[in-house]
Amino acid sequence: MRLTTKGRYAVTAMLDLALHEGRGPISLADISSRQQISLSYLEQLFAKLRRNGLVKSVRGPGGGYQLSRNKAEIFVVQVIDAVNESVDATGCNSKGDCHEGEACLTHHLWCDLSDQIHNFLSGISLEDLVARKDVQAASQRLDKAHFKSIEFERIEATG
Amino acid sequence: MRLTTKGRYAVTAMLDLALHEGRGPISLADISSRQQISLSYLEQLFAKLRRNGLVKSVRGPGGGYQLSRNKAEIFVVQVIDAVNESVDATGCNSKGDCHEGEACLTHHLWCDLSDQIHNFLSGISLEDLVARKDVQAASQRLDKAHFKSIEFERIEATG
DNA sequence: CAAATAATTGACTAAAATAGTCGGCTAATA
DNA sequence: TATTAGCCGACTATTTTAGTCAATTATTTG
Repeated sequence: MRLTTKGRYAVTAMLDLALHEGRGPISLADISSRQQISLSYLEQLFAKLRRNGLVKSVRGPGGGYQLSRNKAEIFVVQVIDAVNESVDATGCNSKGDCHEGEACLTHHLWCDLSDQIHNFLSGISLEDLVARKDVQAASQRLDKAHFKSIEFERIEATG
Repeated sequence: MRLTTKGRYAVTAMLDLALHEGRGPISLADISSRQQISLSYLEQLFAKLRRNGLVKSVRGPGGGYQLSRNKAEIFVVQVIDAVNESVDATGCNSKGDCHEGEACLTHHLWCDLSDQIHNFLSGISLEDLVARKDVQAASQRLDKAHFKSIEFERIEATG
């Protein structure tokens, strides 16, 4: 099992979509500037999220991504799975053939740990995250910074 | 955070020590043949386990490794930590400076997950593992196979 | 229609970590 | 003194991470 920036970026980006829902599609450029994630890397991640049916895309100007279903029905564990970061802590994908076709000494321990992590992350939806005080506070900070940078660009362009 | 064969090997090897306690030091060659872990790789792992005070070594013929304290006082989380596999799921080592010096959108989520995993793994001692039915069953299988391979070697050598 | 926007695709890359190997050395013991 | 077994450092192949870059396709707005 592993949890690196890949999975964290994916969850962060999905949460960004959930927070800005209802205002039409959100472009990756917006997410990139708000969450400080490389645009090209986001493209890679969203290809997987789309293939896994978690988001839908709209092309062309004003386009972007939207959640494919209600934010109460999208769980953190699904987002992490979608970008290939398995939550499985065993070395045999829970098959139990880790030691010459049979379970190794510690197989069940890793199964228990996997269950633990899976249960935790599958109990948290994007809606739950949106409702959290710490998320709302962080979101406000990020939106403010994002707005400033857009203003700056506008002024630069206008002269 | 990551949990790969490194951490799994370390816990498996420590559990092997716990299971064969009381019969003097256990050599890495024994653990290697029982648990099917490369001897050279075990040497690397035990260097770290020793530096972290989890095992003590005895050199020379009949030497090997022993647990440095009672198996009820050694917890899975300590073994994993010792071989540098952190159980921390955040990207900032729980410092909260993940986004321009402040907490990122998902910081608290990863903190909660870290706590979850840490609490689980710090609640399981080597003694707990030794007492498990599934561990005892697997251990018997491994010891039997190990004994066979030793017998085979003896017969080969004797002619 | 043209130009701009934004997703889509695929190939490539640097850096780090994993999962080892190999050889030589040191300490203890039978 | 020969053997055993831990100790140490250097080396390596493979995989993954965390991207970059260029080209293409679809959509929409002026």
